[in-house]
Amino acid sequence: MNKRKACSGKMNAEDKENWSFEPHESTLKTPLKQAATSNWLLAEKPPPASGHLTTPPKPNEISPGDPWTPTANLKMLISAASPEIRNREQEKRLSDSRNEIPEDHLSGDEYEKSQPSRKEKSLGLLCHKFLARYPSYPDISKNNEICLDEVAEELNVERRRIYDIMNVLESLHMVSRLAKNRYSWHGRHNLKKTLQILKKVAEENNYSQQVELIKRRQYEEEPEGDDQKIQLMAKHVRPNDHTDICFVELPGMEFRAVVNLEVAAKILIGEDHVEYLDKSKFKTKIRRLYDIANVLSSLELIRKVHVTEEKGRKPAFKWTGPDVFSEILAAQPVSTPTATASSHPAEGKSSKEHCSKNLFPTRSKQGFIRHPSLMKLAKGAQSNQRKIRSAPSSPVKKNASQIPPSFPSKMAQLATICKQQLDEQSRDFKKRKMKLEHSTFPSPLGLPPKTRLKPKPFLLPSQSEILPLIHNSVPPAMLPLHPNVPYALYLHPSQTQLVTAYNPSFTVRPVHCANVAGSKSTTEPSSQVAPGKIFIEDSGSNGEGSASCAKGQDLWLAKEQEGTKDDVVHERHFKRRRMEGSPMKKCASEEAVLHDVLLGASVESKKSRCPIASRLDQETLTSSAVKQSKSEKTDQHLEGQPTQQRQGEFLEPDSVTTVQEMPATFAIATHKTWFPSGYLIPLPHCTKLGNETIFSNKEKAEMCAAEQKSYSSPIAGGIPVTSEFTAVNFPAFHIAPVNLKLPASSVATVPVVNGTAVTSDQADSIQAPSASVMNFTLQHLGLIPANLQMSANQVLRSGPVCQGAEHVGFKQEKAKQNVLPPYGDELNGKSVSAASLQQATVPVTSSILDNCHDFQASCESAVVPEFCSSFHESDRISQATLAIPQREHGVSTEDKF
DNA sequence: TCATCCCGCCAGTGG
DNA sequence: CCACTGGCGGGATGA
Repeated sequence: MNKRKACSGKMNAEDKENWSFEPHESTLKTPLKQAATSNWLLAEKPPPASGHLTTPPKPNEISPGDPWTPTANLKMLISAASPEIRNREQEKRLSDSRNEIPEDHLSGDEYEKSQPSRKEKSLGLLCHKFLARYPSYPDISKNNEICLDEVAEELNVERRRIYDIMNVLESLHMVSRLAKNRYSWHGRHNLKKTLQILKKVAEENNYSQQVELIKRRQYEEEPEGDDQKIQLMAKHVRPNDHTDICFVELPGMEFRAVVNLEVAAKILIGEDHVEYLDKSKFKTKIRRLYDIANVLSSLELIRKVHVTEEKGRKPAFKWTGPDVFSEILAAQPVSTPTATASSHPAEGKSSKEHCSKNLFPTRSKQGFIRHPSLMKLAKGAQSNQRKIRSAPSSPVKKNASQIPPSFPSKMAQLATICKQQLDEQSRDFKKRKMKLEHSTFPSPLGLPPKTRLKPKPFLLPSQSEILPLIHNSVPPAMLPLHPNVPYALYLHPSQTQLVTAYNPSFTVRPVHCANVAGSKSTTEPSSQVAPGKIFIEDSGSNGEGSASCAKGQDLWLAKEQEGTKDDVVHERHFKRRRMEGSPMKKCASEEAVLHDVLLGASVESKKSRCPIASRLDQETLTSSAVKQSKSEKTDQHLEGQPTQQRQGEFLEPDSVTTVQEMPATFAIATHKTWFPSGYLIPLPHCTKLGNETIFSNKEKAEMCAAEQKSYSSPIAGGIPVTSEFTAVNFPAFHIAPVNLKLPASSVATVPVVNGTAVTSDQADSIQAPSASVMNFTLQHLGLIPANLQMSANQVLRSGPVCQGAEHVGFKQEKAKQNVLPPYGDELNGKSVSAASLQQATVPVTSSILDNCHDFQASCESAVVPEFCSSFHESDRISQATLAIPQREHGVSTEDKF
């Protein structure tokens, strides 16, 4: 059949089978399209009359010109599917015309030429043929059995190739294995749910973060100068098919739009070890990804695009499948393995389970082995999930309607507690506060003192207690964080001095707005919104790590003066930092920041065992936040509820800011306007995984030393982080590339337990309310679906539940209403269609069966997961294409199909 | 030259 | 035991 075969003379059973065109012994059992009587026309061949077995006609044997032959229909279908296939068909026709000559009469060369071209034998085309045989939505009551042998024979391919397709389809639950050599066809009945589940899995495994991380690293490794890099940052996909592809300019989305196979392979293998792996291994992985990608392309779940980069034109894939984001919220949480996307009776086991099984090397059978570094992430997620599952009475939140009624009361009680402390401590602060308010620092955003930062005295690290310091009228957004973990807080520049005044140990660093360039938002009413960010780090616990950050303030000041409007300044700032030879130079790179936006700090932070890394990530987050804030201004509310409006609902005249008073302190100073806030990031938490950093060895050593000093990383062999918070799968803490959207009046306080000394009671007292607040916060952060509630047990496995204040309930309600996550707002602001989001490209996976899940999941995760929450009407919205004017330069992308 | 991916070997699995 | 399954990598093909 092919050269190799012809030359080697090898011919195995399959070969013989393929060579044979003898009538099949059995009646064709393969279900053909049932939707309409004409469905079978789409199949490779019509259903044979019962009892009349016919030799499966070779495609070439059927006149290509007959519009009513199955082959012709298939060709029409395929041709309509894509230009490339059309081209293939054209080539095929040429081949067909050659094939009209009996092969027996062909010479050697002619025989060679008569053979179908490589393209004609591609897996993608084969998959098209295969899919054309079956209805997308078969009657599940019927016996939709697929016999691989028959299919292989009918399609004139080796059974091995059918396996390639079936494996992918099986992972999508489009088919299920009935028995050896037999599958059951389910069509797309379960596809959407499966995708949702896979998306969930992707989220759990932080694929999106990994993608971002790898991309970022790839980018950083490029030798281009700053200017070039900046230019590259503006690159984006511009598919030629503008009707269904929209580049989404969102924080972190710039480079997310297309994920190439290299990135996917690195994720699958584990980027850390890629360099150590045999290149052939990598190549193999890529090959598998091609296989999967071809099948998924045939399923129209992904689309191949080409992105022109500095290194040339690179292929990549973007998600073009159904929008599952709006429905992902209803998907079963991971903690419920019993949840299944399978609606088909044939699928007895949980899809989720199935996905998980294939995602994680738990099955006895040797499957695709996740790279150790990846396993860390995966196991971490698993562990968290396990804990959540194991939690007694872990309620499963499926939708907003199931929000535990106790939530408001919890919040209220917490708020009450906070209020009490606030009242007490505010007195002590009064003097200092007043002093600060009249300091050289201008009033934050020109707001009346009433609305300014209302800090509270920081407690010493030894003071292990909850410090829910919030204004009486404002529910706190509390994030349970590890006590021993240094936290990063992003504040408005005008608040930094205030903060540092409270605690000299805090390290304040400027965080430039990475996304300023190319994302000007001149119409922004609130230009004061985060022109720059100040990173406050508890140097007390990480003194070493702050050194490189000291330079920041002056820079920030400059930034503050120039505002966000000045891209040049931004770039200058960026360059300056780089030129300073800071150990953070890499992290500080503009692209790094951009890349981190959606990715969040998670992966990178995990890899980098130092606060600096986290800091950088936070910078990214801040950048994201800045961008986010900008987008908010132009929020066009896909949900019909303008962000501004929603925001306004949160605004309270007597907004007051509180300051977290903790060893690992952070607080969100607020002002009477919306601003990207609330990046409460437990730095050490990010260092649990990985050991690769972008820092020098010396820096690593220092950082590690600092880290161990402040806390112990389980991986480092130290005392495991005791906080139960870390047991919860909250990549949010790493990522948080979001605009917290806290009202100006809102305050983010973080209960911090003092290290291992925290007693269970203490923990409970902290965690219980925190769980509620965390839900709220996470929802705002877009890190969990707005309608998804994690119980205290789930989140914290704690007991006591706070009861109390009503305004918390209001907040929660708002949280529920504001299903639009930060990205959604960004989305709105950019008038981005859901479709474009969906089409943000995908990482591809390998190992056809197992890794198809990865692929799928990655595809899903390629888009900010929480985008989904923004598109309840995604199906409709996704069809709308809204042009995104910005970033039309730099990269040209063309669809392969 | 490189991206793409066909092809089939072969080891593991399971009836 | 043997067919099925699918991981894997050589190397052909096309741009």
